[in-house]
Amino acid sequence: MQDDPDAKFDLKDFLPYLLNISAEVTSSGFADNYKREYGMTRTQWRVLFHLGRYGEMTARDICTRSRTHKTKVSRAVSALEDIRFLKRQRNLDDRRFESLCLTAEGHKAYKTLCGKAGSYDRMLMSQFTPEENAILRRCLRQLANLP
Amino acid sequence: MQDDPDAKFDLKDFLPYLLNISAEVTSSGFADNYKREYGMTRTQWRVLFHLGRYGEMTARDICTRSRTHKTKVSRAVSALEDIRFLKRQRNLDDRRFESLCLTAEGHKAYKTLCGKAGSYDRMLMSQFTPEENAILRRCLRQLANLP
DNA sequence: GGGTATTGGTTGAAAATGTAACTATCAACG
DNA sequence: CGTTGATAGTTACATTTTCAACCAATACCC
Repeated sequence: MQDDPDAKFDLKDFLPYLLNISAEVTSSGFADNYKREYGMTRTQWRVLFHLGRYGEMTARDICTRSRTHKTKVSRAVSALEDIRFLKRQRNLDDRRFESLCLTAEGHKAYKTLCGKAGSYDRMLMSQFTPEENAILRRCLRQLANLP
Repeated sequence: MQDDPDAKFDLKDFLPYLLNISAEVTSSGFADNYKREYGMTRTQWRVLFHLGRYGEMTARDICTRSRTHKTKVSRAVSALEDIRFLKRQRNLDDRRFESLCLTAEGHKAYKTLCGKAGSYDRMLMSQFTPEENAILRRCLRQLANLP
């Protein structure tokens, strides 16, 4: 193992790489919470938390907002429906849409996980200064093209 | 869609979530480069660039350094071997190990991709100030437990 | 030396994801 | 109307990833 002397830039600082690894490390650290208790996948958790956070919305809204592919969302929605965490309802004006919303059961799970997510996030944040946290989040939001 | 008033913290700022999305967006933006031209997957590209960057190392070294699971690395190594981008050699002192190193072919691909990665990274960086970039990378490295 | 534990690496089956094609509904324009 | 084109969502199939069990080589320890 030696260094590559004529590297123009250092691949170990390659942003997509750093993002992937830190995403992987932090996400899997939290995943136990929803995996063990509810058997949910990451995508299912993502859908759950969007519905919990923003209330009734369509699958497409979730796709747009979370930059997740529609097939992933579609399957996650079915799975959450199977375990009765959400209900769908066809929009009668435009029958292509269906609004999704959490059941009482689903909302309860959301609330529980929300608490855990809060403390997990605070734990992660605690290693940085408020300025660093602000910059970090701002940069990430911009990289992801999020509002 | 409405806001959840009594949320203790806002899930749309949840760090693992932001990390995942920005990782996904930036990575898939770059993936075309190795996918279209070499048919490599993200894990294969990761292995290639570790070997290119650090020279000869074992699969386990790559696992540790890149926080990637050994089965993923194992399969990526086989795939790269199949297309003759790397060669393995059993360590004779401890025959469990095998050192991996790039072939000339593999190194050429590494060099090419390295150039593209460089400009892609500079493009990403260009939207932030040097201070922001420094903080961003430092935070990410720390979150990922990287040296 | 001989059993047991550990480590590097592989493999098979199950789960998740990506890709593309598909259905159904609506909009737009002649 | 009716054809064409978009849009919301699903499905089928291929590729990846995950998880657990596995092999082979070494370390540990009596």
